[in-house]
Amino acid sequence: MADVAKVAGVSAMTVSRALREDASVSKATRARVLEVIDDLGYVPDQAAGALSSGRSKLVGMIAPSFTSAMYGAVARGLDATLTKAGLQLFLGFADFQEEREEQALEALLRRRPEAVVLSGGRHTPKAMRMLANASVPVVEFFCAPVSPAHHVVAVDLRAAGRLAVERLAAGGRRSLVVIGESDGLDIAAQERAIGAREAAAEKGFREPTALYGAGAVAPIDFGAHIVGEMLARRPDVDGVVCGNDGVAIGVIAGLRRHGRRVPDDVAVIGFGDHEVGRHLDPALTTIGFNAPSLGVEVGKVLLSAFEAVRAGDEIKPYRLSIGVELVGRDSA
Amino acid sequence: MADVAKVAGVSAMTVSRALREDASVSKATRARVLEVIDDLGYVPDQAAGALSSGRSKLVGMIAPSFTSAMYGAVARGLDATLTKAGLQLFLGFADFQEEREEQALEALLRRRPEAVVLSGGRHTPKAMRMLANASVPVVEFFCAPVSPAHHVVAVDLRAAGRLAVERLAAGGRRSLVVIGESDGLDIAAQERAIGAREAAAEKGFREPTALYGAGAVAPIDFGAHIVGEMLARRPDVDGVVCGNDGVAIGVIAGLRRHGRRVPDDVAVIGFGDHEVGRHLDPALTTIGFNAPSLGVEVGKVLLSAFEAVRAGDEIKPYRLSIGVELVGRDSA
DNA sequence: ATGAAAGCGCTAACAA
DNA sequence: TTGTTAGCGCTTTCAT
Repeated sequence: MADVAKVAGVSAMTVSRALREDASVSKATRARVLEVIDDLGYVPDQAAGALSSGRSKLVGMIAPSFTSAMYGAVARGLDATLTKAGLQLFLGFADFQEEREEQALEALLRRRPEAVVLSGGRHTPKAMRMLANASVPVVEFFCAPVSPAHHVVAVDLRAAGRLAVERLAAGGRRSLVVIGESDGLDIAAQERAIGAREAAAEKGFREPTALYGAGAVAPIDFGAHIVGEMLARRPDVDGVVCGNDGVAIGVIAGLRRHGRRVPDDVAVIGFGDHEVGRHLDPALTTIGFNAPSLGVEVGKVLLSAFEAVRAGDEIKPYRLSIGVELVGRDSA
Repeated sequence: MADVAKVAGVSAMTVSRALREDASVSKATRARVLEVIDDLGYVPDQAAGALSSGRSKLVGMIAPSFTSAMYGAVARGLDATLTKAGLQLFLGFADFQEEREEQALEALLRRRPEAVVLSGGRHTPKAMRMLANASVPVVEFFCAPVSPAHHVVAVDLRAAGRLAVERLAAGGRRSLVVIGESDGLDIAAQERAIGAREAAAEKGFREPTALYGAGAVAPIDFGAHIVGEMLARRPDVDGVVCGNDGVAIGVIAGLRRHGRRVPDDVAVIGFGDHEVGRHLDPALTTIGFNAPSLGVEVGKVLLSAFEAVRAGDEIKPYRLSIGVELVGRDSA
C-alpha cells in the first residue's frame, strides 16, 4: 500500500480511503489511485485491515460435509447473500462428528469471524462455551438445536414426517417404518420420527418402527443394507419414510432384492428432493425443501442481526421455519 | 494474550511460545499457561499472528461448486491433509464462470493464502496475473489447464474417453456419441472427447458425434433433454459416453421416453462412479476415479512444494495424473 | 479532501 | 528458558 501511495503521490491513508466506496476522496484522486493499484496489481491485505479495524469481514459456516448436495446448496445461497454485503464465507468441515465440529469451530474462531453458522443439533460443551465467548451472532440451521441459545433457521422436519405418513395413509398403508439418516444428524431423524408418530397416532395406526443409522456411512449403501433388519423387525411393513433420498434409493434397491415390489408391496418416501428422484424407476416420492433459499434466509438473519447491533437495538433470537412440501411421484 | 500473560505471571512472548509445540518453554510454565488459557477461554487471533509472522496458514481452494459431490470430496481429502500440517482450507465458489472465479480469487488473495488450488481449465487474464503476482504455489486440479503455469493434479480424462469407447466396442457398438458436461468444464469434456476419438479411430469407427452442454444446468435434466438432439443428429446411435453420471442418468431416462431400451438398443456410460449408479436399473456402467485421494494428492503436492521452498530447492512443476478405471455394470 | 500519529495483537530477532 | 523491542500493513482518530 505504501508503494501505491508513493507512485500515486498521495499518503497511504488516501489509498486506503480510495479503496472504500463511502470515504471522502476527490474523484480525480480516487481515479488516479485506482489506476496505480491496477498497474501494480496491488491486492490489499485483509489480515492487516482486520487487525486494525476489528472487522474481519468473515462469516464462518461449519457443516457436517460438503459431499452431499444439500450443504453445498445452503452454502451457496449464504455465500451469495453475504458477498453482496461485502462479507466472505469461511467453510469448515465437521465430518459428522461433534469433536471434529469443535475443532473446526476453534480453528474458525481464530480468524475472528463476525458471525458463526453451524448445523443445528448437539454440540460439545466446549463448543458451546466458545460460541458464548465469541460474542458474535450464531445461527443454527437445518434442524432445531438441542439447546437453542441463538438464532435458528430450521427445516420443519416434523411436518416432513407428518406429510410422509399422511401420504402413506392416503395410499392405504398401515404398517410403517421410519429410517433415520446414516449421517449422524440424529436430531433431524428424531424430529422427523416425532412428526411421523404424531400423524400415525392421529390415524390410529400402530406406532411406526424407528430405525437409525450408525454414522457417516454412504446413505444409499446404508439404505440397501438396513432392509434386512427392517423386514426382520416389521415383516408386514408396507410404508417406509426415509431420512433422505439416498437412503430411499438404497431401500428401494434392497426391497427389490428381497422380492418386494415398490410401490405395490411397499411404498417408500424420501427426503430432500434430489433431482435424480424424478428419473428413477419408480420415480421417487419425496419431501422437498429449498436448500439454497435456506442459505439465503440464514444470510438475511445475519444481516439483520448486524443491523440491530449497529443500531444499538436489542437482539432477539430469530426462529425461522423453512417449509417442506410433498413431491408426489410413483414410489409412494 | 496480554491477559493470559498477566494471570500466568509471564510475558506475552512466553504465552505465544507455549502455544507452539517446538518452542523452548519449560514444561511447568507451559502447563500453567495452557491452564490459564483454558480457564479464560482464550483463542489466539490468527490475523495478528499472520500479520506478524507473514504466515497466514491458509490454503485457498476455488471450485466451480460444492453442490456436486466431487468437489466436496476433493475438498475433504485436501482439508484432511492440510489440517495435519497445521494449515486451514479456505473454500471459494466460482459458480462455473471464469469471472466469478476471478472475483473469488481476488477475495482469497486478500487473505494472503500460502497456496492456491483451483480447478484446471481456462482462467481470465487478470486471474492469471494475480496468480503470478501472488508468488505462492498454485495447483490446478481435475482437468489439465489450458496454459499450465503451475502444478497440475489432473484426472486422466483421455484415458476415460478411451476406456469408454473400448467398452462400447467390446459390446459391439459402432455408432457413438460423446456428451460433455453441462457444468461449464468444457475442457474436461474436450479431453474426454479426444480420448474417445482416438479410440474410435483405432477401431476404425466413424468419428463420434460430440454434444456439449450450455452451462450450469442440472446435469440430469441436461442429459434428459439432450436426447432429442442426439437422436436427430445421430439416429443410429448405439453407444453414448457421458460427461458425468448425472448426465448418464438423464440420458437413460430420455432414451426410455424415446422408446429406446438401455442397454439393448443403446449402451450408456457415465463418469464419476457416483454411488447411486450401482442401484439404478439398469445399473450404470461408468468410469471411476478416487476423488478424495485426488484431494489428498493435491495436498501432498503443496506440502512438498513448501518443503522445497524451505530447503531453498528449485521448485519444479508437478504433473500428477490420477488414474481412472472402468466400472462395468449393466448399462453398457 | 488529505495527512500524521498511534496502535490493533501478535511474533522475529535479539538480549539476558 | 525467558523477556524486551520493534514492526507486520492496515485503519482509527485527530489535525490541517
